[in-house]
Amino acid sequence: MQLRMTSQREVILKELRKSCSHPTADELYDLVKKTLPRISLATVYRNLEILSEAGIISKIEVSGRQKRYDAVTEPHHHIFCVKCHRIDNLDGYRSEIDLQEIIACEDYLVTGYRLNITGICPECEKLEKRQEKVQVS
Amino acid sequence: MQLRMTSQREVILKELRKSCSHPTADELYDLVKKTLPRISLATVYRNLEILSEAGIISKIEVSGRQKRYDAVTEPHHHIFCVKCHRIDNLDGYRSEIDLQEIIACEDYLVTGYRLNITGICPECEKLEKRQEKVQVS
DNA sequence: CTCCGTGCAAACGATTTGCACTATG
DNA sequence: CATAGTGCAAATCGTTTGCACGGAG
Repeated sequence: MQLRMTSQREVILKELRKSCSHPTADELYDLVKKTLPRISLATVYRNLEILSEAGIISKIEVSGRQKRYDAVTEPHHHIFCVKCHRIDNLDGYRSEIDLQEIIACEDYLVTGYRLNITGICPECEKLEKRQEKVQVS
Repeated sequence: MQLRMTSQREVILKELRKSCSHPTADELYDLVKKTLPRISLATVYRNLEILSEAGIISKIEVSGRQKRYDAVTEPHHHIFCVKCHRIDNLDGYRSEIDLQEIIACEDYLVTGYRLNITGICPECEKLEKRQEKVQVS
């Protein structure tokens, strides 16, 4: 299944790239509607899913809340507000993270931190390999 | 408004402490039902909210669609599976995080990482101070 | 005896999906 | 012209809430 570049997809991608606020699907929907008034929210959701699946954009998953999207796929760090749920970038990135240093240079009142490494757990890895075999045979 | 210790709250807390898998509200609901078959899911949600508000447990801010909860409130790190959304702890914690070191010692196939610092943004901080003043006067 | 907590059902908000139609490659 | 993508509405999923009743302190 190959990707087609539709006007909807193009505008969604353009708006996401213009924005630096990690918008949610419906914020993006409002932006895109200015150019394409007849677009549906479902289309926005479908495209964001497809584009992040393809590695063109990235999804920021914060539990139980609205998903946010990011045009930047390179690894970088975020700081987010537990009250209003806005997400900001932390400038620069290093593989050796000095927490004190990062925390000190932000305007936020820091309440905690989590290092979230994402990956595929051993169980899912096994499962994936099994599925690949099925597709081949 | 002070907290009362009901049997429901007690069992929810006990089950969460027994579990090391960062359960979701409905996983916890299934566990608690074994002891209290008449409990409702809403009660589980209400208690998890109240307990994390009180700092007795913590809500995990990154994962899939469902919220996950953790009996451990001390800051520590997580690694989570982008496929099945399970969350595991990273042993120990250091303020100086050496990513390479952490990544190397896990069974996961690592796909990326985010440092999520939580806090209150300057706007919300201002807002909060204003509200405190109102309550006093 | 006060008022916090409960169970139930209904409401809600975010996201997904089935369908018939459209338009890209 | 095949088939990926669209708009719409309905469905779904996780979570929250209103209400009348129950029980902890």
